[in-house]
Amino acid sequence: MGITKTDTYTDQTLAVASIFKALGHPARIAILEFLAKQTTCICGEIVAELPLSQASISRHLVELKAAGLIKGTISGTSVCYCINETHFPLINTFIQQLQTPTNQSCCS
Amino acid sequence: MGITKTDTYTDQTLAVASIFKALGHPARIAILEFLAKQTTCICGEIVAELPLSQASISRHLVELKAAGLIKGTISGTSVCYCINETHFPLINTFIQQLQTPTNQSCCS
DNA sequence: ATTATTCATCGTAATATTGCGATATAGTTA
DNA sequence: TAACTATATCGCAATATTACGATGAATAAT
Repeated sequence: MGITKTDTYTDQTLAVASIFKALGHPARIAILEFLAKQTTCICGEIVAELPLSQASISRHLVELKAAGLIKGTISGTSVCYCINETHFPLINTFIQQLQTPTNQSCCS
Repeated sequence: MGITKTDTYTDQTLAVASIFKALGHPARIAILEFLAKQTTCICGEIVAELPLSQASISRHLVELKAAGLIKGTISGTSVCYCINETHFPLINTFIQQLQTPTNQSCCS
């Protein structure tokens, strides 16, 4: 049905999944990689960098912002978008959780 | 168009995005969390654990396997699915890449 | 005030994802 | 061999995502 049964998962599971979902598109990965290289970051520069229209970039930025992966502040005519590291610990913790020693023994 | 311009991104960007994409669904997160708790892991147990049909679980498992996040070996009638840590360093490296000190100064 | 610039939003079309029932496949057991 | 069990795959329907052009909103510049 294309719908996701969000009711029956824990909040933690849903939170982690939504962050990863936001990261699950090459354009958004490229945007983050670009932002990581910059000190000041403006949407226009991203449009020049990526093979997408301004409208599409803007939508991806909205998604990244909604996921809490970037933050943006208006500065004059342009907007300064930057990486928001808030949720990084959540990602790291999740990955670490999967690296339990018990799993090493299986499926070898 | 719902299509993604994969041509113009680097292989690295596409690889990272596809891994995150596979992680971008609560059912798949829940599956991985469940696998992390087990020493031996069989598909049937996952079906009992999650609020999805066997067919849906199987599809998610295929996706996780295609992304290289799990590995499965046939053991008799059932299949042993386990976490594959191969790509974890890629994820960690990506997150670390985003944590450059230069970004701290921006958008504060 | 008008024009330019920059980014956000809307509307639309195309494709992808998700979920399930039904069915297929493969190994086990009687 | 036939029935049983466990997982994979197919086909369909519903929803989500992606992309773009066009347009809107807000600030800056002339």
